[in-house]
Amino acid sequence: MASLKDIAAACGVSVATVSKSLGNHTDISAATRERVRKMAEEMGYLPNISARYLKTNRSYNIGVLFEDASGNGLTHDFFSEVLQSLKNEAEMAGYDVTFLNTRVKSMSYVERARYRGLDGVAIACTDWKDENVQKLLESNLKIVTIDHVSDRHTAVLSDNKDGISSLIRYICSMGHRKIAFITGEDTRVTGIRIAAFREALRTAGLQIPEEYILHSAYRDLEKTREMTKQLLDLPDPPTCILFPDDMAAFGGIGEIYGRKLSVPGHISIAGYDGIPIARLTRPALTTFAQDTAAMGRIAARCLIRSIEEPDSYRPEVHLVSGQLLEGETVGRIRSLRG
Amino acid sequence: MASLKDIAAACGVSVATVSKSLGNHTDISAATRERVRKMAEEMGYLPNISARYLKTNRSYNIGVLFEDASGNGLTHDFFSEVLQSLKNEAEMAGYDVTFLNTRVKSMSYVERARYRGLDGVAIACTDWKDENVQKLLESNLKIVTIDHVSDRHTAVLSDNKDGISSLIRYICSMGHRKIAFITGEDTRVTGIRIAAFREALRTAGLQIPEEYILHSAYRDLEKTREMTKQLLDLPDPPTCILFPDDMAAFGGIGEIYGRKLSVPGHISIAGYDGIPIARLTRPALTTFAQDTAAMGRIAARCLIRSIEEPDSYRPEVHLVSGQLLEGETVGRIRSLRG
DNA sequence: TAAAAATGGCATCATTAAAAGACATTGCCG
DNA sequence: CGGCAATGTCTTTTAATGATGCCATTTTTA
Repeated sequence: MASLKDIAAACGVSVATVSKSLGNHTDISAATRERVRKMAEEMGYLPNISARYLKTNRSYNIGVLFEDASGNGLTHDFFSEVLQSLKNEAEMAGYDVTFLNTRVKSMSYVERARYRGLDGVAIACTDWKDENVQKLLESNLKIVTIDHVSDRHTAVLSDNKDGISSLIRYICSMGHRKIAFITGEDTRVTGIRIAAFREALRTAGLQIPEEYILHSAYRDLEKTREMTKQLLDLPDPPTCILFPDDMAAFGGIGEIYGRKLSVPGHISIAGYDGIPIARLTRPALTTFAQDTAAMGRIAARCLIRSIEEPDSYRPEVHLVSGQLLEGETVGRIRSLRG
Repeated sequence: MASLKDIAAACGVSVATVSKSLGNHTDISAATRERVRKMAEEMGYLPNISARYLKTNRSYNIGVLFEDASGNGLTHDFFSEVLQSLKNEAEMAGYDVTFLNTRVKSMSYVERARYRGLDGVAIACTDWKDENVQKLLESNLKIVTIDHVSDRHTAVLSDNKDGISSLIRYICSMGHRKIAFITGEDTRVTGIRIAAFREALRTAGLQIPEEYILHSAYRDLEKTREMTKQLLDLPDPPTCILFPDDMAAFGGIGEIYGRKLSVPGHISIAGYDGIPIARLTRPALTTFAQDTAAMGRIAARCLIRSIEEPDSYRPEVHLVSGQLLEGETVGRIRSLRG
């Protein structure tokens, strides 16, 4: 409620002096500065960010686009952890976090971000092929992308190559030779994972038939269940299935249990992400945990740095390493050929 | 980028005329209004909310406090669904949603909300006894609380009494006579649930020993596991356990499986909330689903109504009804006494 | 007395609300 | 029927919101 004007009046100085006293300007005497600060404190002064924005064009507000194709995003175990971490980091730096409005159809994302005066936007978990998102990426807003690489912006993503190869190495070490991979929808990250899958198998000296690589979608239980069905119906089915993510794995598990098969007795499975719940269900899911806390933290820091040091900042690609979570869903099998 | 001033210059009219043309003022000729609107469209005009806020004290921005004691909130299956729905509803009404900053320790929640110029705040999933939260509730900000009743504000909560009694009725119908309840931490909602539990049992003509009611905390797997242990160690253990929520139930399940007991073979369990994952694990959890979509929607609508119609608006308590989800974790047992 | 330090005045950011002004149309009376 | 006031429609002027930063001014110090 109290404004600079009120404090100025109360202290008998000018508004400019108050502004400078509260900011860290050097051209104010220590005595005056202290007097003003004390009075501001006393009167419960809070800066008016809108007024400040008008002059400085800085809102100290960053936007987040967290919405997948199905209109969720928040209910997405993996990304919500990233968002939580991003939010904490941004807030500690004095920024507030606002959802980029996805429901006002008369404005594009770019327009909405400008309208709200966002200092920057973090994008994750969205339909990257959407024209609206594309235009956002092409705009000159400060942007950081999570789990997606674009040319002009800083990208934060987990080390998918290492993740997939760690899983494959582990699965092979358990004696599996027939490993299938149900992938997510066609994205750059998916491409990296498939390439890593092929390479890891090659390294292990395994030949995998093309029928062992099937395309589903992330977090799509139904579609993943369908693909699992296809795999199990093969004349020579795999002994282990890699799923797009932990959530989708539950779809596959449904199909497996539906056939009265057991995990890992009849078939082994592995997920990807390391969502907490997958550690709590029995058998505990074997998966590769992404370091969501680090991803959110790095994304926030980079975005803020690009906002506060626009001249010196250069976009980077951050590969965040994760960790294999050895659960109980990959069983040891005797190799047929020793 | 383009401001009213630019449009005014381009159209050869005054700034005020442009402002009124774009707003729905009646005292502008249709011709002028159209000309101005076309030009605004052409120039890609976007209102500057900060400037608007300065004049009108309306930010079209609402805050959300979604943070539990452990610093999470977003990763909370139940509340993240509520938030998702609240966000959708608010955004459709033209509002943006901003997290109430919980990390800048030099400002209280009230101060931060004022600083950010929030039109209102929705509170859920927080430590209601926290002094900071208390002050927020006592402030004259527009507030709606979710899953918590306070005197001066609109509250949106699920019909806990109906939820618990539905569960008990169902569990009794499956033949159970010895039903235990591990509760969440001591809150008004917990109180309602405990009362409902006692009443439902009384109605069913059952006497339950006090040792069957234990206090844990919501979403606390460890503590809930500990309580489950206590129940199983009783000389006369229950045949069915009601958990504080679905998440906590997994803690209990861990203890049960740890003893090589089966669900529902040896012991039956039920959760509360109806989080999606609980339907995907096997055996599927029997639980009571809260209508999170409705809760978020109602909360957003009420908050916005209280903002837009401050004079006619009166606080209300909304009881949102839920639905029993018959899973597989409550088994049928033969009653000992027929 | 000049230089240095401290403070104040004022324009500015984009918007809106209230009030005033410009202009045309209508009604009424002589 | 002409002229003047009244009414109504449309538009502009002015002021105000709160903070900042440049530049000018005043005060202090060397």
